[in-house]
Amino acid sequence: MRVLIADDHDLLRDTLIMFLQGEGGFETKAAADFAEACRRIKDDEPYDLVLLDFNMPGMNGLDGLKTALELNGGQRVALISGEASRDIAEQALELGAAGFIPKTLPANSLINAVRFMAMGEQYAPIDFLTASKEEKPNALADGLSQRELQVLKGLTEGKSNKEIARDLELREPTIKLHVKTLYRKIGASNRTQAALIAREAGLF
Amino acid sequence: MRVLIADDHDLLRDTLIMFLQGEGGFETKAAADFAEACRRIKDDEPYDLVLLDFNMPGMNGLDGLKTALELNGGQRVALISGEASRDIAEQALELGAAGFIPKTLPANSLINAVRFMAMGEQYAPIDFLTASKEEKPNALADGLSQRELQVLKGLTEGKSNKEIARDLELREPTIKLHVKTLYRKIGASNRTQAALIAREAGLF
DNA sequence: CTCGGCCCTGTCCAAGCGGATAGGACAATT
DNA sequence: AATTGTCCTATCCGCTTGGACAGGGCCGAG
Repeated sequence: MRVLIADDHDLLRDTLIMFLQGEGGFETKAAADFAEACRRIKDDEPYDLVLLDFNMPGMNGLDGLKTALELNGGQRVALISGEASRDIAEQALELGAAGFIPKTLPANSLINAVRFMAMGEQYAPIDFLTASKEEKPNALADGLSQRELQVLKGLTEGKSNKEIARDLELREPTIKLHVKTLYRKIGASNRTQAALIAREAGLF
Repeated sequence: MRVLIADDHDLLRDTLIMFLQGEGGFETKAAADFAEACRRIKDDEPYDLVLLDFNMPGMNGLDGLKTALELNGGQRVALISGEASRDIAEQALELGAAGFIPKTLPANSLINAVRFMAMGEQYAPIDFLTASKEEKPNALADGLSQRELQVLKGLTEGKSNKEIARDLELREPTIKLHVKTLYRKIGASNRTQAALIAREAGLF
């Protein structure tokens, strides 16, 4: 069973290799960045599973996953990440990733997950997908209408009401209305605060 | 040689323990969050070295380091982090941390570093301290005076000129001047953009 | 159908903001 | 003693914002 691990954190990578090799009996190779991972996928004998770190030099978020999937023939590429959110994981799985591994996973579970994925199944820790399901509705964007979100996006780009109006092909008074109601809904008292609150919430 | 590892990433923690125990011959204990780490420091036999993850539930950045240092009698507490910047590391070392370990460190170096630190020395990878030395001058904060930084901070908090003036015990026209020169220096055209640019640069 | 929600448009006004310009206080240099 | 740089204060002007109020069109639910 051949596994490729790509992660720029040498510490995790090294210990992970030893663990998978020692406890799991996998044949384990490593890469320190996305470019090297691609090279190995192309040149080495085929891997049963490729683990890509989501935060990694060269790996452009989900773009890296896509290209790796194509290189490897469409299956058996999984993401591993310490920070990524639930919907990153969901998008990855929809793109056809073999699985998603948060770094908060106990090491024992990892071996099972790797075996599981190498057999062609899709893996993701259930609590990771469900637990955050309820917090994800962003607590902010829920009460906002489409227009308000568009306007809020304009605010987070530092635009004036006039500019936003032009971009959305609306009159300026309309924007002012939306801005005002936005303040009420998200608890801001001026456009700068609104922009910061939206950014803080991870919007846009 | 007794070592305590506190990290909420089970994956790293588990593999690290096995590695330090197997290859390094350390007696290794673990904690999953800051509270548990404190408990173990207080209740367990004394550790030769405590490794704290910088991004960790309960650990309030450098505050956590301080309290841990006090608990452990002032020495032999090191930080470990995947994301933290050079000046976080410097501040930690100034506070009396035993060392700073980026997660990009090769596993072999770790054992040496742990031995080194357990002997009472301060450790940090040199390239980590030097390489970023040139990028750190933040590219933004360099051309700004003290006052301008204070004003910029106010902007990033969504305050009005009047509020900033009150906070800094200055008149409003003064603030307006600083704000204006700020725009020129950082390339913003209004206060919202200024706030976003400052945030983007990691300021405040 | 009527009602309520959402979206669009408009006007009025006071306050805040952005830009220009001008000058004074002070410390470190020269 | 003169200069330079930094910081503080001030005034004027025009535009932008924030808030209030009033209205019209559209659509789905009752």
